[in-house]
Amino acid sequence: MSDSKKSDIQIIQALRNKGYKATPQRITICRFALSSREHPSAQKVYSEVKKIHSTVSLSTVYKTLQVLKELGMLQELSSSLSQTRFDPNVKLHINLVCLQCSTIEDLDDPVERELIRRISGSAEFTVTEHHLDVYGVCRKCKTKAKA
Amino acid sequence: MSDSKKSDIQIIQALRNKGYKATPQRITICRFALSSREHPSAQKVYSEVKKIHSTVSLSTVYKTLQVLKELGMLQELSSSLSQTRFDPNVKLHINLVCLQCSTIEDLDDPVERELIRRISGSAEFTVTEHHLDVYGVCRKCKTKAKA
DNA sequence: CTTATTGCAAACACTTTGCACTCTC
DNA sequence: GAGAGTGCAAAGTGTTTGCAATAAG
Repeated sequence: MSDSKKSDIQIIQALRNKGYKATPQRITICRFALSSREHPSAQKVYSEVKKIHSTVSLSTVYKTLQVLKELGMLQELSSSLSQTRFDPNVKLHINLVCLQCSTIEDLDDPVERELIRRISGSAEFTVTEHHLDVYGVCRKCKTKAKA
Repeated sequence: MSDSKKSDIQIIQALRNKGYKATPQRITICRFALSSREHPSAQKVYSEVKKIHSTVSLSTVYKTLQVLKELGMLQELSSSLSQTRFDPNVKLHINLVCLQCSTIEDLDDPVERELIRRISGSAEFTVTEHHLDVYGVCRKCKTKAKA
């Protein structure tokens, strides 16, 4: 089980390991960003964290999300939605982006692995990261549309 | 051969078919955007078109690129690069994005089709479009790095 | 006590919009 | 000649940066 849910202690250690200080703001931001499954935007993280830490600034949120990316604990998704979204699932996976409600769902498919393996195999291009973003309408919105 | 290279006459017809006027600016923009294989940004299209049509504005370029998207003649790529890039190849394909030189290359792979077919098959999500963006270092930059 | 971090405001880059003038059809 | 399109400048986004005050180690 490589659960992405991290305890505060794990978060603090991960930060300190790389020489980052474990400030209360950072811990709160990390706690939310690393446990959320809704692929939050920076704004979303900000408004959630603000509930707990009313003085936190958006710029601290942006900076902390960059730190988490650097630590490899967060993936940045540049979808065609206006805002960048963040995903604590850093494993190989597909993002299902609903164009109606902006929900992003994760999906696993072994074929994807095969695909990337093949691209990496052809010595023409060295793959460092990749995103498979699929756009459409999710089940919820489809059901809603019928009504 | 469904060549993406369009003649001026084809461009004019496509525009008029949908009620758009075929202005010289538009034709010049289309001519470049639809034949370029370098996945140009709006800025790039602008500076190329400016060579021919010195008074063209960036806003006209943006508007025309939207029209071309609407006509299904152009695909918008929201990569993690700062600027949106446009691709006249609207068929199913993979984008190889070089993080060093910002070059984007198209790649075809039948596995991709299978992948999308499978996602569409599971009635959970209705796929309308998708992008498979692979990031890394292209052959050119790799060779350069060795030197 | 040193140094990183915070939070604010200001700067940024890309894209979109409002509007008077112009050109297509 | 009617209405869409142009080009300008101005507004809008989301994100980043500079810096004095603050807090972590």
